[in-house]
Amino acid sequence: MNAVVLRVTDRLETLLWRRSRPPAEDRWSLPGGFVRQGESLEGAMRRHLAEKVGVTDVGHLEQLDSHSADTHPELWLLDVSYLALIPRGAEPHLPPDTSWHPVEELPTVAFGHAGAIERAHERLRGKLSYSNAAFALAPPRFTLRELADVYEAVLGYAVSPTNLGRVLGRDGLLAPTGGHRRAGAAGGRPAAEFAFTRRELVVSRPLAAFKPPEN
Amino acid sequence: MNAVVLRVTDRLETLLWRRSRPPAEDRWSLPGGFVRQGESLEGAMRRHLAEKVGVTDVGHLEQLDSHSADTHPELWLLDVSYLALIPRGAEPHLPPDTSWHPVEELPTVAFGHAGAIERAHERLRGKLSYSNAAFALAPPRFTLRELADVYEAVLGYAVSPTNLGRVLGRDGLLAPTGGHRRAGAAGGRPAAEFAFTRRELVVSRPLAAFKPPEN
DNA sequence: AGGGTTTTCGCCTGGCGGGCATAAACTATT
DNA sequence: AATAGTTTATGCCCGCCAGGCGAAAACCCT
Repeated sequence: MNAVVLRVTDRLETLLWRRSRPPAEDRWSLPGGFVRQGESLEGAMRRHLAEKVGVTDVGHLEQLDSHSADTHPELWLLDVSYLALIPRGAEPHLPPDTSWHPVEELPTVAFGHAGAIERAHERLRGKLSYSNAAFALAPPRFTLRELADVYEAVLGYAVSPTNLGRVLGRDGLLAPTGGHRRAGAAGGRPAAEFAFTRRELVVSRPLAAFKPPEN
Repeated sequence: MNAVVLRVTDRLETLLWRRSRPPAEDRWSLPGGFVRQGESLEGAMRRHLAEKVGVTDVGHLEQLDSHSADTHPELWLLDVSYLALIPRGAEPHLPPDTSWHPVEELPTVAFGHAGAIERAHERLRGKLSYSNAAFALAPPRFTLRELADVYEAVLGYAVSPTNLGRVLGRDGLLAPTGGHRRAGAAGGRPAAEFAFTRRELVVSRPLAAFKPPEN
């Protein structure tokens, strides 16, 4: 099993480690490991993230897909991929062979894991559009501009903070905390602070074609 | 591995078989089996559907999730669940121990498979709202009324054929064939015949919050 | 020919996404 | 203290779309 671990700083980044053992020695790959007998899949994934790359603050963890893999030369086994979202501000102290890489300029990764990263990015883009998935990438409290920056890093195009706040606010997913930020060095009106109301995934528009009856 | 096989007649139905061997002998469960060494997961799923329950005309096949399972008393293994959609009109000839059951009145199923059926139904409901997933449940050609019946069977509430045709038509997912149906025994205006333009899954509204720039 | 039935077309309305201009609030400079 | 520059917030407006409703169209049966 392995995980596409994503976080947002200035760019969208994913966690890679350099393998120290065969197969694919000295090459980059997704962090992961094996499942122990009797262990649940999600439990095993959290164990690997904590033990091997020091990641304990996981905002959201979700299974991507499973497929038969031939990553090990003499072994046939099943490979389960996960998507893990790390909130901004959580700075895990990584082991020396592990580092963040912007998803737009990835090094060559082993085992065809580049495809898994691509699919994870695609899935995240979709989820941002119809859910509150950003709660797992944003810090606990933030301004609308900071939240829009998170969206822009994932989606790849400009997002209006005004509209973002209105849409998420109308769906009841976002609420002001009442606090304000001090203005930056360049001045400007202080920004209001916001926070997500729920920290689980909520699909905001289950209906696109037709609404269920009102009662 | 196992599959939640869904089709629509008057109701939404799923395929169950009565197990002839331990474990859970003589109880209902989802059809499935084991994966062979070197086999792809999707290939194995199609093989089981064809060989064991005679289902070859699969409109859409999609992985639901994997989890560690203790279905077999002395064995620890991984269980992969699939969702399979069968188009209306395809009438597979089932083996004697296999039959369709309306999802609203299921018998007791073994291995906790009732939860998998529930999750599959939920997922299908969502997909109908923001994709052309109905192409895998509807017959090749149909009237708007017949298509609305498919939606109603899955969603559980009334759907307007007029609005359905307008929405899917605007997204370019639906097109009239030019043909017409003869009126029913009770008379009425003959209905125009429609067909889906694409037979792969297309997500019709990737953006709910903000649209990408126009160029 | 006429009544009953089903589909189709057209109109209308409320709501929402999204752009834009203006106001508000702050910093730095003179 | 006044002004310029910068950033955020608010309000207004427009266009599009989902969805409801009524009227017309097209067919069956008596």
